Amino acid sequence: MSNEKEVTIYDIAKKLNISPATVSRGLKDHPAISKKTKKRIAEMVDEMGYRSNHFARNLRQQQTNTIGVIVHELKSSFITSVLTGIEKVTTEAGYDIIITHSSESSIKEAANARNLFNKRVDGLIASLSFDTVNLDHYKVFTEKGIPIVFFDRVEQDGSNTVVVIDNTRCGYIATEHLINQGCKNIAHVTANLKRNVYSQRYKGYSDALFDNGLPLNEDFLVVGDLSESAGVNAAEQILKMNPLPDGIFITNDFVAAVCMRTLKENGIRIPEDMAVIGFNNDAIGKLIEPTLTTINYPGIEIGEIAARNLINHLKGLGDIHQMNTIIVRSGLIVRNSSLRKGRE
Amino acid sequence: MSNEKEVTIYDIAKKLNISPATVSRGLKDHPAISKKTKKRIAEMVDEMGYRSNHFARNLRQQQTNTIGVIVHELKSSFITSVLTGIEKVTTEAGYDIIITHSSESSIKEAANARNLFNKRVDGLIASLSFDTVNLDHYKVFTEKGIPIVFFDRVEQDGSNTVVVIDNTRCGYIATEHLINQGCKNIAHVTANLKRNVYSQRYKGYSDALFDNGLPLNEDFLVVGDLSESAGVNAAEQILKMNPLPDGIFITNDFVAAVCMRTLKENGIRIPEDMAVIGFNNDAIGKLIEPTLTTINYPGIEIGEIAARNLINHLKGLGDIHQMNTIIVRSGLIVRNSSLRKGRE
DNA sequence: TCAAACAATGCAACCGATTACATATAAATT
DNA sequence: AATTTATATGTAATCGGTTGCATTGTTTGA
Repeated sequence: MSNEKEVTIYDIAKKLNISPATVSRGLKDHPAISKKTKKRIAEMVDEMGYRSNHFARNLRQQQTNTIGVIVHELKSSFITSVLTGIEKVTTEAGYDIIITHSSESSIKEAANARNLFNKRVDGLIASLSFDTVNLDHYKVFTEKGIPIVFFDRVEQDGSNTVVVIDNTRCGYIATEHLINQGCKNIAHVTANLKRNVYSQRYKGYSDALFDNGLPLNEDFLVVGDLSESAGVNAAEQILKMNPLPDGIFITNDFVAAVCMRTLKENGIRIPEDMAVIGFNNDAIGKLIEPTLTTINYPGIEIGEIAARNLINHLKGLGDIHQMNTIIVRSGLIVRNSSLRKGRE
Repeated sequence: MSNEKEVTIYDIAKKLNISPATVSRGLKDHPAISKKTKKRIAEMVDEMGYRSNHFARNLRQQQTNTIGVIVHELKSSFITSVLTGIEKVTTEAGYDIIITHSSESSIKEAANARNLFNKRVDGLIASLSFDTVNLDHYKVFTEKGIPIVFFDRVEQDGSNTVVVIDNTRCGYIATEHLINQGCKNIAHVTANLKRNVYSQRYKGYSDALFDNGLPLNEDFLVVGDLSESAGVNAAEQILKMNPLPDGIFITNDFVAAVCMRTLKENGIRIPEDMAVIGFNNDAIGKLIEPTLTTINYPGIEIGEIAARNLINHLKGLGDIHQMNTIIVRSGLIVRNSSLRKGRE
């Protein structure tokens, strides 16, 4: 392990016979420093292999230029899209991100929040895990004036800034699409209804049924997590339903894919016997058979918007407290898993 | 934005009428501090809402307790598995990670490396992008004695510690499996052959052909990136081959899925007309039709092993310089896309 | 020619935790 | 009782940039 000492601005100052203050200013292109001196500094920096010490700077400036990100899961193409969007905007703006994931556990989520708080992130972007009901672990941030933007899984009590899609409307158009395809008995496979996204989609689903004169049948509701086995279970439950559904609205593409596989194994033809619509527009939807009708959930945009608003707020170019809810465009993507009558 | 000042150890010291040094020691459970004093400190910490300042500590201690991670892409279930493994080990050991991705661009990779270097990560875990040939951007790390562990996509010149699978062997058993299923004309769809993983798999492929008395036909080789369109292109090229292949070894499950879809659209029956084997064991393989035979590439383990070795090295519990190459177990997973004769 | 205005740079305190070294008690030893 | 040893705490320098406030030198204006 070679251990040459790190070069500091003091070393550069000494070599150049100027003060460290001048070096510091020169390095950040301060107007009071002459062009000539700046050039000499820049050259010496190269020559000596100087690198700035973030810790000294952060310590002095009391800000970290870092944004914390809390997601419920990494293994989701929606989430990685969001992260891509966040990353794009933050790096352009010169911010770093620290990504944490809570594996759908409210306890881990709280630990992550605590951790990011202690790391003194300048801002936070978060999506709640399944079972997070109280948001106490975010209080410390708001108390210290550290801005938070929630996305996707959020708590819409009006006190937070959230970036979401109109889940109720999406649930509605998904269900309506199945109705338009002639479905009369529509099952709904979803996750914990305490979570906003799922309760809202459920509301859209029931509204659409109501508006079209169809009864809301509690037996048609299947609640699970979003695992592979949840998909298998859902299919098994559906096969036991009476009457057998002729349409299924599933709140997640991966689960929809698993569910469809199990249904097909049991002799169900899709879409003839059952029309299926998923949610998220994962890559998987175009690869399975039949291709999956779904709701487009634009992850990259959501990430970009969340990050952009947060950073603008941090830079004083906007105030997220004025914005309660940002709704991103989303919509239906029709493929073969639901098509019984041709395109609408 | 509320702006109560941050509590420091000086504030705690003053309240308790002791010195900051004692507080600092008490906080880290230093043996010289009495139990009584430690308790008083702990209570005051709670009462005043103190949180330690990482920057002051890092500045003083000259180490960050942070590990940098460079991956070529986030949108890959293999990579997210690796990240999961890394995260598990690092958080247990009290290290933070900073994840960067280079979108398969050697230039972005170099920028990320530079960035992590400036952030003074204590160690680095990296997988190279497609077109990275020279590793100069990692030199600064080795010069400063900062340890690096490479995984998956690596440069095996013997000077670096790498965590990999035996790609040559995997390419061999994949090809051999197709041969055992009766395939005589086996195409190979892969990516940039300059990258170790692909060149080694190709070598395994050609070795298996040779050992089984089959000719190596250059026309059967398709090189692309790993995008959706690459999968479509590959299928189109395959359809134009003469003779038509009866087996395809594809170096990535997602590409295999896309490719199979396109082949099926063109009337090819799988596995009857063409047997297909992928690589990685992505979730997608169990959902498409037919289910995809593949090579298991244990991402989580790879991440865990890479992280564990790096951290042990940092803690002085091992020396990665003694270990050149760590090979992780991998193997064949037979599903329907290749099964023409029943299980071997 | 002298003062005012400006340009370029230096001085020194500061951010908050760590730690080598010194010091003050208390306990143990001779 | 005097000396050694252990225990508990304090002092002050240090890590490396940043920045308000001087200071010096130079140019402009009357």
